[in-house]
Amino acid sequence: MKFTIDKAIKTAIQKTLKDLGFPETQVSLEHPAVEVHGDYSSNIALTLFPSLRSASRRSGNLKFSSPRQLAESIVDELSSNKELKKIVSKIEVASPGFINFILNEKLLIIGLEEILKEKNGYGSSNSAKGKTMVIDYSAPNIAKRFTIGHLRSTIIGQAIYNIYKFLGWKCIGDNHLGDWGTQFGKMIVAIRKWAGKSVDELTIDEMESLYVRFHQEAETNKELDEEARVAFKALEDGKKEERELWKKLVIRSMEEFQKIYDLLGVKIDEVYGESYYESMMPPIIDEAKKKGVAIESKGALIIPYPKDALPPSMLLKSDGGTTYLTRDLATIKFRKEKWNPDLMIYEVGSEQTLHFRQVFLAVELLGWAKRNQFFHIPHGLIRLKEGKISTRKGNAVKLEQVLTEAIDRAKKFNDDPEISKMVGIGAVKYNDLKHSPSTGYVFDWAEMINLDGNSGPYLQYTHARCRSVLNKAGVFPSSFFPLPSSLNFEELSILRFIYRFPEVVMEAAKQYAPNLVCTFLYELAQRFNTFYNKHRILGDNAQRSTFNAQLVFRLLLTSSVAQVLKNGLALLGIQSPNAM
RNA sequence: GCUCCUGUAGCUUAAUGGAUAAAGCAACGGUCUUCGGAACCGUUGAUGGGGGUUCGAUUCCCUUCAGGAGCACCA
Repeated sequence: MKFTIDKAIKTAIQKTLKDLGFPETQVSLEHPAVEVHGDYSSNIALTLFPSLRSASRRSGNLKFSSPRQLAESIVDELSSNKELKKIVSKIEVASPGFINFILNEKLLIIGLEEILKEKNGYGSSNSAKGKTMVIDYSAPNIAKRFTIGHLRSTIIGQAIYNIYKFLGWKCIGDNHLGDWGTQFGKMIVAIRKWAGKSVDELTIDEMESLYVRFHQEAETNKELDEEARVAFKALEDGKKEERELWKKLVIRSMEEFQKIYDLLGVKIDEVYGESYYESMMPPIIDEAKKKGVAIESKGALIIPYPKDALPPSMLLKSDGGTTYLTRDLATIKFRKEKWNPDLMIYEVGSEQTLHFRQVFLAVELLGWAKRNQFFHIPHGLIRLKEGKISTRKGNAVKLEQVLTEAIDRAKKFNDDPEISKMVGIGAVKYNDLKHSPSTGYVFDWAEMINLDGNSGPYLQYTHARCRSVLNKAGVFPSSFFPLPSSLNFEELSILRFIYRFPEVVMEAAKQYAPNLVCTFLYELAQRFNTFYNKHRILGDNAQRSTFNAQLVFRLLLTSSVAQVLKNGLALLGIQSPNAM
């Protein structure tokens, strides 16, 4: 087991509590929000006090009159702990009863050594070795444009994938293409009626216009919906003409999606579309019937959920066609058989929350797996200032346009097309990832391609700045010692922060929240830039040829910052150019 | 009608029940003979309303108002 500071402090506290005669308790440690409260803080005295008070009321023997007093006696006991002395330089009690720990500066420097030793692996772990997860993300719909809505799923999904992989999981990314369903009946009808040319020549925009037109005309012409149902049934039944039309739609669409994936630098392991599960559905329907999970209702086959926990969902339509649910169940069965994952994650919009709750419950009713082996990351919608984005209304923002615009903007700073691409794409990705996935946000052109402030390019810039200074130094020291006799506030503020990176990565995985990584990196970069602005790293010309303690330390610090920024950005799927 | 989600500064967002609610944008003022100004420092400014639980609430509970999403033949 690897030594960690928080574990050592926790152990010391637990030992002390035991010595003081307390029963075994969970001790929580946190990093206080404000520096003056130390590097670690425990609220143990505050949480322990109420039960202590009520116990003493019964016995009439009040040992401590306040949480603060309790904290003080814990600290008295702690200060004689030899192990703790090595780690902590100061322990303080703060009102109303927090115990604050200030770490030994020497220990903080060990943190840098670790970063420089582990390099690109710093922050990674193999604690999840042997575990497998499947993540379902991106999932654009065939014959529809790839919108900023799919961008969220793609980018967040990829970040989650990267983070889990970094923590030792075996990860399988699956792009669950929307390439099946009644909508293709609609497309087939629309193409036959209005396309006026071969499917091979249609652009996605044109496909989408046909889809929009279908919905407009169907409002007055009710027969269209019926025609579409028939066409999809024909497709499901394997009629040759419909099949060929559909196949071409898929191929054309994928060609266009590939351009976006190339721009984003995203490559998803597997692309089993919904259509892939077509033949696997009948046995599942049988199984659901046999197990009494599904029942017939109004000509359709539905799954009622026990005790009205959730509204019923439909397995088969009254015309015998399958639904989204049928396909999702087939997909789960397939994934279980193929990879037997410990965890299946869905990075899909929050409007499908109910659907996934139904799916996960259905899986449990069928006895395939436990609900807690599944997780839906429900990302919030990206809204427009004018309101909701809807393909049918045709007001969707073109993703390709967003990406090229962002790259163009980056070009103003740099002639190198490769670098402008890294920066522009980095800006768009970071802008999305910095928001917590669960809440939506308002799409704003200026914000999306912003290169200042809390942005991807700011982090890339800070990384490039570090690299530039290191280059200028020419040589790189191989050892830390002798250390400078004292460290200034800005140096310490980096040291007291940078070692938390691995914790942040773990927390981001646990909470499915890449934005935690963003926030951490941004704060690290800010701390570095503040330091950079106030102090010189490379001394003046005369000294540059000779190493001294301060120069050595600052070079190692700069190098560590660059490394952590790079590792963090890599998790977010953002590249870190050495110059920009 | 029922269910779920969201209301934080002028705007867009952060904050495992913790201490003085944190940033970016915008605005205004400052830093620049110095290692990369895509930078740094400063000023103004916020938890929709009302109750409750708690040593302590943006966070949990109740209520109310406002917005969004979902609720069987779409996915």
